[in-house]
Amino acid sequence: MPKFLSTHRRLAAVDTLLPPAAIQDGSRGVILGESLRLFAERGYGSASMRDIAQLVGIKAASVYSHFPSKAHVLAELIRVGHEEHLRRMRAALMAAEPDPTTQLKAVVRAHVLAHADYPMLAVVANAELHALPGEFAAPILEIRRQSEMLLVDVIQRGVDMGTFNVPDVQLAMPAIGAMGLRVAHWYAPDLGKDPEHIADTFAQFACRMVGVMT
Amino acid sequence: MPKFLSTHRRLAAVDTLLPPAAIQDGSRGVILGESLRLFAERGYGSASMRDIAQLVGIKAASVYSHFPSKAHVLAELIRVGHEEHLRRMRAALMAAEPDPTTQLKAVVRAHVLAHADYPMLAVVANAELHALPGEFAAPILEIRRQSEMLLVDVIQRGVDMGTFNVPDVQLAMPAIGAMGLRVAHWYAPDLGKDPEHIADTFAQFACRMVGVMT
Amino acid sequence: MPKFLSTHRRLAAVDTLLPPAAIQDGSRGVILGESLRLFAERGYGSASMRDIAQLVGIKAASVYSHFPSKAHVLAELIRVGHEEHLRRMRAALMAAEPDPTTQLKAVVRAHVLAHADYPMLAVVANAELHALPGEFAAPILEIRRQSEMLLVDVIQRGVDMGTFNVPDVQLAMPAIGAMGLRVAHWYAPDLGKDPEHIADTFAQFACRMVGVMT
Amino acid sequence: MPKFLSTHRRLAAVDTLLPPAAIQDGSRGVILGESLRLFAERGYGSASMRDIAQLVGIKAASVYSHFPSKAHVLAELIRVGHEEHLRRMRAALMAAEPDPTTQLKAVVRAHVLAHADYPMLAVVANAELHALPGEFAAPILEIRRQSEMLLVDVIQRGVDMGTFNVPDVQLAMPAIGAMGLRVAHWYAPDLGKDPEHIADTFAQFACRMVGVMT
DNA sequence: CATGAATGAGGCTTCATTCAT
DNA sequence: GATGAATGAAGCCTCATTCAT
Repeated sequence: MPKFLSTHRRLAAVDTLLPPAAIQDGSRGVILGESLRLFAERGYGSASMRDIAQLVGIKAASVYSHFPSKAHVLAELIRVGHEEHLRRMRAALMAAEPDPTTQLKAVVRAHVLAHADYPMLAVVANAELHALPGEFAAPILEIRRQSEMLLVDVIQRGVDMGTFNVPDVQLAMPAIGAMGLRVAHWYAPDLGKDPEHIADTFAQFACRMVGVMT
Repeated sequence: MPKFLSTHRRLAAVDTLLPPAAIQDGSRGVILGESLRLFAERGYGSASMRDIAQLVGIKAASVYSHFPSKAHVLAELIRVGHEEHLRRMRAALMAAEPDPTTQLKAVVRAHVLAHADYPMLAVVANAELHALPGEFAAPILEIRRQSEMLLVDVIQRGVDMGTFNVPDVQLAMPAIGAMGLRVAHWYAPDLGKDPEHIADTFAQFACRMVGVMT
Repeated sequence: MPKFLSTHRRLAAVDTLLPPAAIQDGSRGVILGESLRLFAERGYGSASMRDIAQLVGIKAASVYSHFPSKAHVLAELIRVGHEEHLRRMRAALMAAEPDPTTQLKAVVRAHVLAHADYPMLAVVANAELHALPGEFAAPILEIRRQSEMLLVDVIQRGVDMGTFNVPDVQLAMPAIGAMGLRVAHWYAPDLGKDPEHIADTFAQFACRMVGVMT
Repeated sequence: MPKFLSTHRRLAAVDTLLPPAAIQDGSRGVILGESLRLFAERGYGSASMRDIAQLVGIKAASVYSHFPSKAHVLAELIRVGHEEHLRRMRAALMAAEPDPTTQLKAVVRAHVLAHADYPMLAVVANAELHALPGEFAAPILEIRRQSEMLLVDVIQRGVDMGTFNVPDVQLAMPAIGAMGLRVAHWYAPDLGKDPEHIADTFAQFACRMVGVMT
């Protein structure tokens, strides 16, 4: 019987994994990876530059040869996380047949898979956004808005076309979105649940929520 | 058009609200209230004793007349949050007609309402649990396990009785639970959405997820 | 085989014992006793008013009903210690036959017994004198000078009378005095050495040091 | 007329002096030296990191570039003190003719000279040992035991060979040891007593104590 | 007498960051 | 690139003490 929430840990995953496009050479890449792990497990504010440097195998001062500040490391991770998420959502939508149900399934699958494939990145992007200094936030919030709008539009179109039947359209997005968000906290490879299976199941849940029984 | 996720803030609520049973007299009560606000907005690690004391109107050292440590403040808040949540879940279940659908609705409604009524408490209880020093965690995790089990049992019973039809029973709990968890982050009184309405809608979503169309 | 020095503890004794004349009724007496224990074991600076109060069974604020400050507690203990020491030295001298050897034996015996009978008091009086705020020091240093003079005079008289033969008269006092001082650190009832025996032995050592073989 | 005990100060010496082998370059060395002075004069608990840093000419935080904690500074000083003491005792014994009297003289001279040459180090090593956190104590107590055994063995051998005549062999060590220990408190260059002279005199006292008149 | 609450000062330590090497 | 040393700010917490109750 799998454990989903009842842990003292913030997330179940243990592997630092960054999207291929975000993997970088040399110390810079290692700094990103180890910062990701620490920010995800302890939170940005509780991970020190010395902690990061130690995991990388260098001294704290040396981190500044690669990033101008700790906030820049967080900003890059959050940006990467949001970009990967939006990229997958967009790609999924573009590849889907144009009927609302197929589109919703595609988008929810992408949403869930992004959180299962990169749980640490997702946790940091979501749970540490508030720690990001204001000047870094604007471009990220813009990406976030686009991802939301994408899901909102799919739902709205389904409703408008009469395919979907939703009691409160505005509440469907946060409900469907939330399901995927939490996946990042409890997903782990040893859970015995394939990401594809989770994605399919959650896509089915989403369809049912909008009135499409399958 | 309401905003659900796209903010730099960690939660939309601005009022510190504690369950009536948890409200305390004097400075101790004020400390709890202001700590709750700070922990929810900034995170436990980024709220200092000085910050808390200043909001209370005393000096940092005086906080120690009421709590032995900062961790004790967090522990009490998280405990109160979990207890209130479990109490409501239990009460809802006990008051519900014994058919699985009614029970599921009752439990999901209680889950959502707990998060809408005490958003700060819910955010702290969920998002700051990992910051709680290990020695405080055990009793809280036990409460958490009971809340989960409660939802799991309702779902399982519905499936066993043939009332529910769920593609993967184990995935239903985290999916339904997640919907409610996120409510604490985006709910605000000025959202134009009544908590009762949200609770009803999410209860309906949950019913649909387990195959009960309404 | 007894242990004399090789401990992490500052003194071997565990019983707080004050001279009968210094024992006081009520909380004031208990405060003196428990402060003595703490000052002896940890040092004045590392024993807090809260520590003292807790051992007494009251709150820190209540200690101020009995002593105007922590320094006053220390001052009283050090005064009592010095007075008892001087009193015993004087009494021993006055009761002794007037020949230098008997006098030296009597004085050294008194010196040693004072340290074995009240080890905690002796440790505090000696090792915490430096912690006493300046305004308290003068009367105590005066007592101390009298005790020293007493021993110095006995030695000098023995030398003048030709009874003693000392290589350096000025060095005899610190050497003989030191033997007794350290007794407070290593003496314990379970050591298997009777205070009287220690006193006699050290008196013999002192006699030998001044050239009187016995 | 020299003053031996009657002071408010804890020791008469004013020069911080470390054994040549323990002198270190740069700030680390200055920290050790100034800490030694403060610990000796005020005690470990009453010397703050700010006090130390100020004497060194840096800020308190900078001390942590050289020592991981205040306790580490104390531990190093106490270790150095004990090692230097044992080294001198051993060297003296190894260089002495093998008759017990010569050996006793050599060992007592080394004991006294160590305390006169490094009075601050000796005071800290002896009077602040109890302030050393437990995890640092073991190796130091081991050194201490070896020094004691060294003196004990010399005395016992003299007794066994019939050279010494001691009323209570077990009490001879603490008595002789104490004489030297206190030297660290009252010795000062301006005392008008040469360390060599003190050492010789105390060696003679020790010989007399074990029954060897000279 | 005793206490709970408060306080200003200060304790040790960690932090992100800088800069000369 | 990397580092050792330094720093100002701030972290949590303890302290002796005061005072109204």
